Amino acid sequence: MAATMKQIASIAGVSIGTVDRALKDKGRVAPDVARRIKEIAKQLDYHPNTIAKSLVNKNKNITVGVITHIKPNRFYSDVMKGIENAAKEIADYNVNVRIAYGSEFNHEIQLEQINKMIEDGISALAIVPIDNPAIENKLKELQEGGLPIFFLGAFLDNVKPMAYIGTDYEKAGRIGAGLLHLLASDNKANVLAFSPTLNMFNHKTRIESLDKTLKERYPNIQLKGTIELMQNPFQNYVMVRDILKKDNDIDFLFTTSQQNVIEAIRDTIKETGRTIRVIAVDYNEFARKGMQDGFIAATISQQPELQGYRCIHMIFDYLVRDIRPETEKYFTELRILINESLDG
Amino acid sequence: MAATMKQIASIAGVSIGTVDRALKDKGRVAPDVARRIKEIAKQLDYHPNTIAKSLVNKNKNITVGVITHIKPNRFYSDVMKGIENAAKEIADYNVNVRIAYGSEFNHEIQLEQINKMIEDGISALAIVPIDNPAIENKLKELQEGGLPIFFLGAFLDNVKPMAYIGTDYEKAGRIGAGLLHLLASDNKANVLAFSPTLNMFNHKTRIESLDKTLKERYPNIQLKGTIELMQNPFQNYVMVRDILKKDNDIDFLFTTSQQNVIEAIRDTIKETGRTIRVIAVDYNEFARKGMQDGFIAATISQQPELQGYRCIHMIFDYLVRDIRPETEKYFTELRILINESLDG
DNA sequence: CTGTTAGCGCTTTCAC
DNA sequence: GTGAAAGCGCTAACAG
Repeated sequence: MAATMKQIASIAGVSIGTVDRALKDKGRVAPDVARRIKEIAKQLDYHPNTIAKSLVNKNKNITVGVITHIKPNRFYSDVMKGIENAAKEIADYNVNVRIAYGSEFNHEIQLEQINKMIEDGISALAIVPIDNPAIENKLKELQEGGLPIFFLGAFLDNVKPMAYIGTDYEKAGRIGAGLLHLLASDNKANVLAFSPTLNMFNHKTRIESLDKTLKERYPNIQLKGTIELMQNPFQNYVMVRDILKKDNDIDFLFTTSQQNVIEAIRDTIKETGRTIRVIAVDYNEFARKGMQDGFIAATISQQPELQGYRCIHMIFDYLVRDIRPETEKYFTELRILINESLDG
Repeated sequence: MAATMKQIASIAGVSIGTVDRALKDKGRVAPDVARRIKEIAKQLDYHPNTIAKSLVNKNKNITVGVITHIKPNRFYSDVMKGIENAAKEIADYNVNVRIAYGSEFNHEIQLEQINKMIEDGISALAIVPIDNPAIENKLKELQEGGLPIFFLGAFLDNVKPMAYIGTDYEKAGRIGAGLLHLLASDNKANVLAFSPTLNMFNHKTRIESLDKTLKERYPNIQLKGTIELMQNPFQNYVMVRDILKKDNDIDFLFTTSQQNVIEAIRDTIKETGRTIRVIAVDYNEFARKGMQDGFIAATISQQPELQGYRCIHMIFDYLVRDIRPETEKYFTELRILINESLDG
């Protein structure tokens, strides 16, 4: 039976109010009394009862702010799904979640959203930060002012968040290399990579890590090049087809699961009858279809929904249960999916 | 802001006690009053506050019984770890978990443990049931008497549990086949399987599913045979080595991650210099070492810890939050791990 | 410095 | 049938 403040109070021969002040170091307690109370608490292995605490939170109106960098796209709408699920779960604990969607990496909008949230009062902030000095300074200021900040999916080097929740892009690249090795065994093989803009840290890291791992561990597999994808899906489609038709010595592809790329690969294979096997990143309907059709051998899922869910729960634990994140960087597990992972 | 009973009471112009009785159909409420109260509750989208409820549970002393079929072995000690973690988490909600370990599939011991728990009073039972008429009848009787029963890792056909939590063995076989296909591509290949006793439904199902999937989807890969492992690890070691030395046309192996088998494979490879690639089931230190050494290409983890954890949480949700399990069979995800999944 | 008290939302008991 | 009140463990406000 877990110890309560009441028990401690009765043993110490003081009132429960005194116990409260002593254990929380709120002052206004005689030093020796405080010491005795703490001693008893330790003896009894006292831990505050989270749920009783939350009941009281009713009066405190705790709200967690969430700010994204863009309108929900395919990946981030999954993240938001996770956030909303978590929000429902913690509603009973009188913790609210307030969400603001940014737009197209616009930092002015983001700054405005931050200010509005601060004005209305939030107890913690989860944000996909936009890489911009104004944002960086604002966040630094807030964090120094004591607001716990959690980074979701992206990073700002000069701000020290409570925690970062997101994908381990280096590991994603390593796993990609490992999967290519499964396909190739120890035979010679050539790989071509397709990636969204390498200006973004995430994508660049992933490709670099892929290349590095191949060179270090699986030198029989060679990354022949990385094609940067453009914004325009139709241009991408055409480009991917053209490249694949020209390059006849490519055995494997490594690519994100974008519709335009996947379709281009599918159509090229159909047309030319060539055997190309693909390792994809991100699990969505296109990846699924490609696995069912057999040309995508495996896909690496970054579990976006889990990222959102975990982020909110981490903040909740910090706010309500006084549990600090164990690590500064919290990476969601990277799942390897093959065709057979899907059915059943 | 979530609605409370108090609000409903004030709107309906009755006392909170009446609201309670009306919403829970406890009787002793005038029919029209009850109807009105329910109407208001619906309008306000009232949901009872779980945590307030749990606070009250203090007086009810809810305990969940857990009974295993054997003393904790490698796999089940992980399951128990998950159970214990979950138990800690729900302790705040005044729900206790009481564990009894069986021994060697002894059904008399299990029956005794069931009876003792019932005598002392439990609110739900999680059990790894032993396949025996006496157990079956007892559980059937309890279940009909209203005790929610959850099966963990094993099944009894004639008892209808609240839910089954465990591994999807068919899927495990399918994924095994899919991984072998990754290794083989469309080349011809021979596979040999090592499995614990095929008298057990689990193991038999897994192998059958592997075979079936290969035949249906990947006919170029042939399961040449399944070797049943024995109890004695040293006999196994010798047997595996002998078989591998004789069979020169085996390309791949499919096996559980037991020390004796893995070591025999490693030693044989070292001795003969042959290239054999292994798909393993279960993740443990031997599987890890095998992947690092390169001869285990991938392993399929059944996430035992998660099974235990989820089981307790499912029971908790049912007991405290009135949430019934969504599906009758809850399978933990089967994870595919490769060497690169491990580091970092 | 210390003790008392009200109240968070709900359940249960008892009195009317 | 219905209402009032106590209490679960904790916090915060206030009185002493």
